[in-house]
Amino acid sequence: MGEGASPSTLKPIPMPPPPRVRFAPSPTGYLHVGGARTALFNWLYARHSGGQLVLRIEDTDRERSTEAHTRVILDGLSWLGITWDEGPLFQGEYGPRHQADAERLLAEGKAYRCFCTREELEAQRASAGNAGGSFRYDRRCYRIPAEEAAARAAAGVPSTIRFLLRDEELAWDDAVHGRISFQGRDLDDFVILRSDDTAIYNLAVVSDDIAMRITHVIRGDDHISNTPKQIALYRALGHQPPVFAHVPMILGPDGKKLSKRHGATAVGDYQEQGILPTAMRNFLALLGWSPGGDREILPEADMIELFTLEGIQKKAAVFDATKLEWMNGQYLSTLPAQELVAPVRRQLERMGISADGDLAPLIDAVKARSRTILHVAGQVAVRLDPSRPPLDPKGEALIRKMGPAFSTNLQRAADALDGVEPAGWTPERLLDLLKRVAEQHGLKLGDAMQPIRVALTGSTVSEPVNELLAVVGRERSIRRIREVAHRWNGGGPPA
RNA sequence: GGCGCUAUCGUCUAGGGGACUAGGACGGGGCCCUCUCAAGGCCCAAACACGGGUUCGAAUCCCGUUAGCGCUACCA
Repeated sequence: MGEGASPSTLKPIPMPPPPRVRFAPSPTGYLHVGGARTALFNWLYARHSGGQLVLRIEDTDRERSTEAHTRVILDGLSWLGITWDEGPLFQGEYGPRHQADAERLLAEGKAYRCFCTREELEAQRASAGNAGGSFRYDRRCYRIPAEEAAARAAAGVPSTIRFLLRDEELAWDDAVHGRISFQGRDLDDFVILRSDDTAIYNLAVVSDDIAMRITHVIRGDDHISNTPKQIALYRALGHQPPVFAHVPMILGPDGKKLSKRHGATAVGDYQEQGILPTAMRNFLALLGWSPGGDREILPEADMIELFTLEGIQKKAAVFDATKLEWMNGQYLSTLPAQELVAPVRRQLERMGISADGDLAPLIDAVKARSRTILHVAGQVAVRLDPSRPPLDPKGEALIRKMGPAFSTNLQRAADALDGVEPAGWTPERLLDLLKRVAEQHGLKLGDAMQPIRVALTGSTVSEPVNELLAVVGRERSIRRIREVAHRWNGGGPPA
């Protein structure tokens, strides 16, 4: 600090309190990628700004909420590496506060009792709503004198509490959309407390966000139309609304909201499919958010450092599973094989294969050519037991194309391989040997190599053949090569 | 129907009045490398929804149209 400013003359810079954000899923289903991304954005914002993330389970829909779903959601978040600073808190435990807030609004004349039954409401809707659905509650119960309403309630007549919505501008500066404005007259007096004294979503959320001192509400776009109601509630309750940031939806390939009929939509599905959590997180982060440049692969630290709410896209994004797989492949190829051993072993076990040896060299041999852990495990399984793979169409084509040479060349290779000492079974020595075999018999290198590849993998695609041999091992390789040579002796086309 | 949101290659996006002959990535096509494939490198095709303004100048600002989506419950 220069320019003669002495510390004593400096006004203390008011430090804004660290942000508090929350992720508030309702445990009525699995953790969907949309929810996961909302959670991710909240997490990134909290980490970026030195704030805190509160996890709140909105389980007030008793009918549909289950503990199993809560478990799945928590597991999904953990899998993605999303950690929270408080919670999980359960909204269902705050019923008394919700009710107290509703009654306070009632006492202050900012809400009123409504004795209309569901059936009556239905009838009103049917007659007023000219088939369209432009129904707005006509406030008939607001006209009931307070004493009478209280008496009826005391007598046990069921009633809800409705919020008295004033006709005023309900607007806010959305962190992603800019200014959004609604008019009170376009909304109606919504119910805040059910006849069983439990809160309706909008009240519960506002009541909880106030109590938990949430400063930034980062949530899905589909909540934009709830926001004016919530702002009205904040005002009525005497609190400053938080900053709202509405993130766009995630669509399926057909441009419709992503749903089960698009296939995998739960993060658990991708876990199943062998996607790495880091890749999933990276992909999700870039779906609807951009750091501003050309970056694609973003390590966690960079993601956190670069994240801003302003960088969030306004437009909905289509979930592109192909790009996810590409990204997974990127992570796969840079990840040390050692870190893949556990997930690959798990997958092998699911396939009914018990592998006791060191899997790392096998994983190293195949991971560059794989896009998911499932692919890796499949290829490892083939190398563990070369008699396993069925012939693929390309392998079959090669056999047909080479005719009798296929078997002959295999035989020659096997004979030469037989002479290799176990200690000499290394990629380098094997390459030398194969080259010599080809030379001796006047073969192109490929004509010596490809049959081996097909014999050991059933396919024309693999790591370099010498490495393949090394990884499969001496005994297994030779036995399999002889088997296959014998099988195709005579060179007939595959049946 | 009402209210609201959105609109750049097929997809994810960069872009915030001149740097745009609109950049990158996935996917597609081609070439190189090579025993095959993948990776990698190089190259190609591919977009500012439409119409009006504002401005010397608009992908960028304003208005309208169209289209898509969201909400419109005693669900969340």
